[in-house]
Amino acid sequence: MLGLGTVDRSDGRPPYRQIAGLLREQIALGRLAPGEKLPSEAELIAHFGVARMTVRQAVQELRGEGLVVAEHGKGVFVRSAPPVRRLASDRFARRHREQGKSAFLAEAEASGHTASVDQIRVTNEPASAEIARRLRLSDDDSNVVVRYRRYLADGRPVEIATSYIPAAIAAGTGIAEVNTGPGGIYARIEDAGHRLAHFTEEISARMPTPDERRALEIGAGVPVMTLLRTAYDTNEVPVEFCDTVKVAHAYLLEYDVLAR
Amino acid sequence: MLGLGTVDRSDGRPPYRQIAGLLREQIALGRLAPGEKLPSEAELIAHFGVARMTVRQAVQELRGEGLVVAEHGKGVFVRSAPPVRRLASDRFARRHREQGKSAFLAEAEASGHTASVDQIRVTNEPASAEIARRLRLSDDDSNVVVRYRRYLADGRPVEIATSYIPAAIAAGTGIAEVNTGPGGIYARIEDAGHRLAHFTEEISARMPTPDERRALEIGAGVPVMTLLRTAYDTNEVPVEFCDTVKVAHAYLLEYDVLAR
DNA sequence: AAGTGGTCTAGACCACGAG
DNA sequence: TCGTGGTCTAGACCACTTC
Repeated sequence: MLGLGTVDRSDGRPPYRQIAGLLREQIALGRLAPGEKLPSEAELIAHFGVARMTVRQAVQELRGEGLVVAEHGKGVFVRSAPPVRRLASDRFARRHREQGKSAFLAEAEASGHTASVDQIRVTNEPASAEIARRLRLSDDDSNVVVRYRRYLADGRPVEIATSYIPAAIAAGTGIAEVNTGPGGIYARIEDAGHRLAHFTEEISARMPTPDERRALEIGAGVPVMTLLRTAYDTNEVPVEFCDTVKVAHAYLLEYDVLAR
Repeated sequence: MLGLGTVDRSDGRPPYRQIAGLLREQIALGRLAPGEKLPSEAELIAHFGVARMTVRQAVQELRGEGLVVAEHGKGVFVRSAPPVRRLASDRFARRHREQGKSAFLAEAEASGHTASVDQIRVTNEPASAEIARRLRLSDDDSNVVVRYRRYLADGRPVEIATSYIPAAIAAGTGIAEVNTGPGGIYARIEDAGHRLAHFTEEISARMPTPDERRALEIGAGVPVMTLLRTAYDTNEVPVEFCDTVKVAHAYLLEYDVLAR
């Protein structure tokens, strides 16, 4: 009926691992296609003759691997892999801004995916010690415009980002508006007279926090990459600090380094 | 006694999340130091007055985040972070080689850690399709020298790396020897008349394979970063391809990008 | 033997989504 | 309302580690 096997009590592996393995196999073979719904817990309990916690533990393992996503009240569904986004090191090249595109949209267009941004939140607040350090803000003027947003590729969350711009630079530029206008915040920063010279980027990876898991709609076992970027103008003044968290398997970051 | 708080049944968050949050807080504050043992399940049950599955679910969340490691029969321990290694984008600068140091040792010295290399294995074999593509090898001369090694910082494995050098370039240079001599393989490649011009690096992150877990001595919930590097000489000829797998939390990669 | 985490059972009530 | 997954309880037996 379900086409799944059965648990073998004499097998060395515990039943929940066997069940997880059987489901994983169905997914790998494509018999459970991306987007398709797994058998419900009740069906799995009946099919395998085990307790509810046992099938839940099996499904938990697949969720941890990011293979499936549970939707409360609806069911558990096979995850479709998001398209891999290649981020070239020239993605902030001025020519993209001059065409009125933000870096994210320019990159998405180049790779043939649909891109969108949502959950934009903009606030104006005092900088934390870390942010003040990154932006070299003095104590008497440490206000920053904070821009949070979430990026989606083909409708799936792939990145959350928080930008911090010194309030003095953002003043009267539209940076504090939800819609920053053509070219994005970097275009507005240049409008304000700060010509961008270079960026430093710090990359690492880790497991997501529960909040990040929710925002990125990933399981507990799916790692994220963190990319911290600081933008400098031609006077070596930091004009923006951006903290991004990306779904690791959705990104390939490319850099070119001179041997000098 | 335990210094932990209590669960608030009227709080919106479920008890297991509250317990996870309290433990996470203790770890963040350093009151539960790296390597230290968490209260046992029995203690947590008594302290919070909940069922065993509830405390297990809390601990499960911390395990998923890689904050703690469970050891069967012993307890659950706060994971001790290995020293973070900052890799600056100038780490292959010629000046390091001219001082007779390999990139890894130069970087380790700069950050004040002890560094070592082991498990060096060198072979000479036909390139796979992927390697041949990366090194632009023709079918009639696709032999490569393959150098595998493992890097340790302060005695802990942090990276495994496999380099592929076209056999034609490696011939008679010492690249095929276990000990490549001062400056490492890049110095030998330059000795062979290929002056290095630049490198491209592709970075992503994922969960480790079982083999990688063994080599890096990490648990199943610890992510790795992958860095694929191709070295080019001044004629834009690829002279080396290097596939590295790093313990994610042990590395911070730094790049500088021009706004151009 | 005692303490630890790993797995399992058989129930219960709740929150969410769709009809 | 009904089916779904989310959380919780109160037990049980097992495997591993330490003494």
